[in-house]
Amino acid sequence: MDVDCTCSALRMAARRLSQAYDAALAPEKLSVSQYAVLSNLAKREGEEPPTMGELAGRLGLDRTTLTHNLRPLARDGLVALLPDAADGRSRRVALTPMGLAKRERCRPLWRDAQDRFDEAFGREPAAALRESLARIAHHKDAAGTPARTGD
Amino acid sequence: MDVDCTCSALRMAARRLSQAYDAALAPEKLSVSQYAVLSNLAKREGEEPPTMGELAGRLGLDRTTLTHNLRPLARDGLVALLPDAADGRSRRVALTPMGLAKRERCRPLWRDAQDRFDEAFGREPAAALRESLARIAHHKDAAGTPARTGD
DNA sequence: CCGAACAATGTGCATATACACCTTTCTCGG
DNA sequence: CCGAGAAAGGTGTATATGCACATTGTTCGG
Repeated sequence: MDVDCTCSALRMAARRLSQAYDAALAPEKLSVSQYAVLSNLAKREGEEPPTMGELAGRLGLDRTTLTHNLRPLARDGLVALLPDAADGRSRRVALTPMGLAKRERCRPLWRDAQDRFDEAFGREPAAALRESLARIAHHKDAAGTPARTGD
Repeated sequence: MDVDCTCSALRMAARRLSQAYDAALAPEKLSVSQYAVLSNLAKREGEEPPTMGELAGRLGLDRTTLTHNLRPLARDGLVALLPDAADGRSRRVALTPMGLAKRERCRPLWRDAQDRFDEAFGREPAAALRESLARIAHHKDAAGTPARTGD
């Protein structure tokens, strides 16, 4: 199972770890992907809710992916899509009371998974890993975006 | 965009990097996920083709995910699902000549993406990162598989 | 004020991912 | 040789992901 492709290795690790976190969150029937959305919103409770585009940017998700991902959350009443008073095009994504409560119930479950990982992987290496991952995620031109330059 | 969840950070980085690799492979209309399959098979040309389960294991994929992922590849004639002579339940996944040729055409495109990443991220850090990712992928009990232990 | 460019979002499609459940086939004790 | 249990896969369903394209609303020059 030796992979020389960094991207494939990254995807493989993401699959594995996601299964672990998903298992931890299973009692609340929430995926780690969904937890990330609720958590991101919860951390800014009190501020004005973000627009779709803003939230997508925060989550490092394609804008349209976020649209799709919000569907089950909205259906279950965990988030609400509110119209923006100033701009008819924008929609603001707000955490509902149910969504906030859900996140609170999930937080300790997430914490368990995170702690188990840190323990198994080592706290220092884990912190370093997060640094590396952040660098990759934030890299503007991630090794290939020639887009519209002489096309 | 500060993420304290290691899993979410991993997923985010995987999304970003996948887009870069996918862009590099776009001329051949192959995703990095599909490239990983063809490449894994190509590296063992000459050996007996793996069964579904074996290949899934090598790729760190769920067995059923592999079934789904092979569909477009088989449809396009890049891989063939052959019956196993000794065991009627098993199916062996073989690279077709077209599949092998496709992989050869994609290899330099993949190499470009890989080189660009190594350059931007640093060769040493990149190698260290792959080590870390391999550890996560190979970890048997990835922070949460209590399964059937007093359940 | 109008219309053209632009900006924010949604939709349709295809692939990626995995769980629960089902079918087929093999193995083996009796 | 038979039937129970195990082993290998496939299917159905649901979410995740992003591209191409369509829609709607805003801005601004004239």
